[in-house]
Amino acid sequence: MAMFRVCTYNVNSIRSRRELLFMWLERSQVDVICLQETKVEERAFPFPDFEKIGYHCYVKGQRTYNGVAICSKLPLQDVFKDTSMDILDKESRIIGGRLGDIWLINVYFPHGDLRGTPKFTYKLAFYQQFYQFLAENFSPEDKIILLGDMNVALEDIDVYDPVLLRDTIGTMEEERSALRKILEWGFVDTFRYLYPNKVQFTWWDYIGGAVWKDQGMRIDYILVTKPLLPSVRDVYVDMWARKRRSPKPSDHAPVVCLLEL
Amino acid sequence: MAMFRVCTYNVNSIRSRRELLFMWLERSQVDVICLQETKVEERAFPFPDFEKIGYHCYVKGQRTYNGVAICSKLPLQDVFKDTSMDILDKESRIIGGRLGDIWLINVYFPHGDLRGTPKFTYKLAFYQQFYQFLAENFSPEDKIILLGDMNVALEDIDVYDPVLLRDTIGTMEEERSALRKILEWGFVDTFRYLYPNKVQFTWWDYIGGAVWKDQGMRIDYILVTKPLLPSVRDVYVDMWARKRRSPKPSDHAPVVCLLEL
DNA sequence: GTGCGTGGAG
DNA sequence: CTCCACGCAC
Repeated sequence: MAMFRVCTYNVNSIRSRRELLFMWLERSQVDVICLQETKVEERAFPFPDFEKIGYHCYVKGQRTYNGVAICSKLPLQDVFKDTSMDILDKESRIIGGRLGDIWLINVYFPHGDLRGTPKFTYKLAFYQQFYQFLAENFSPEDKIILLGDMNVALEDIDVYDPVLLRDTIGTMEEERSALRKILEWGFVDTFRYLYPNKVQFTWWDYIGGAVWKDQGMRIDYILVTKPLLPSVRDVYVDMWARKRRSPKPSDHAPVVCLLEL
Repeated sequence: MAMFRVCTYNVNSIRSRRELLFMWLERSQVDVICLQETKVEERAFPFPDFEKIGYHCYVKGQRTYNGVAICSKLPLQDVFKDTSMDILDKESRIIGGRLGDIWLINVYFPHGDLRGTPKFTYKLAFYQQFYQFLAENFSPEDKIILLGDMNVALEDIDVYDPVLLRDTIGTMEEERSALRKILEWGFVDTFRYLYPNKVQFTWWDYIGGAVWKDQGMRIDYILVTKPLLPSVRDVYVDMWARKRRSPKPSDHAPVVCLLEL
């Protein structure tokens, strides 16, 4: 029996977040960190910094946009960076691997821009194809941790002002049902499972200092299949980096899940 | 009798140099600092930061390029930002004022790009018109401190490799004679006057880490008219900021002159 | 508001 | 190499 900390963090560029990220890693002592929006090609990823503090890194990079990575104290097996599905593989948004009998799948779902735009269509198609990817390659009986920036706030409680934000990106019914379909396949939203009524966001717009008014959304998730649910001890959003003024933080905060394995 | 420190500093953007500049000001305790390449319009100049530590600021700003300022512990009189001469007033390159019976003239002379280009023509025309401005408005009997980035290395001793740099910008004969003409009007190059054989640069290219090999040029000057020469106690280039790696320094170092008045 | 890439300036 | 402006993404 060992405590295991797994984390999802949209860093909004790993180059500009390097210093703060490593300060945070020293504090947080997570065993696995799943990064989104690293915004670098693999050759520019700071492997040495991670290796120096004992992480093995698996990186699917891309310049300017997107980019995901898994950094783990224990090496992963069966790492995959491609799904052989056109929409999922179009950009660097998915990376996965196995840690013993547990699958980790780190996904940066598309933002979607505005309803009716090609990006919105792409977001919904991405969700649909991701469902297909799950169904074809995994079983709800597998131990899977699916985590990342889903770019959807599942319920009204997951946004700071559901009336103001009605029908804006991340809160629309077709987005919510796309994410709900993933959950219905066999995942549990660990945070909402443990804290049914807690208002806690993971992202706050840079504009207008939204974080100081706690005007945010919960769009970053750690989902687990049912076989893993008994192991979940806690889930929390770590505000330490997000509430700093310098070095400038990401607009997201990391979400950390404690499992007893 | 009081010691008086006057300084010229091409900061290469006051916005990106703010933190380092104020660290330096605290150390250096200069009475007057003349800035070049502030690269901000007057409304974006950090007046409050200077006022907090007791400086009165006089600013001729411009967005993106150029921009000069004089910040002084004692208020200036007869501040001028225009010369009514077309070439001199085309960009924000000159600001002046009077401190008792001493005139301060802070100039950012044009860089000149390459011989034969319009910018090179502009540089020579600027020098020529500046000479005219001096002749028409001042006398060599006045107490004048003319300081700034002259973008000319007067002699071979003022560049790290005169052979390599022969006929490159800042070392060409027509540029040197343009600056020499200013001196001949009635100025003394305080640094060379006190240190006839000293090799000391004020600017080092960012490229190739030139500062670490001391591959630079002396292009920033503090010139004084003869009536002020007996007051000059020392002149030195302060490398403190330039040799730091962070916050990133300007490619120039400040030149400081001590006068006993 | 804060990233990144580009292109001009030095 | 490091500034700035611009345009785009989020």
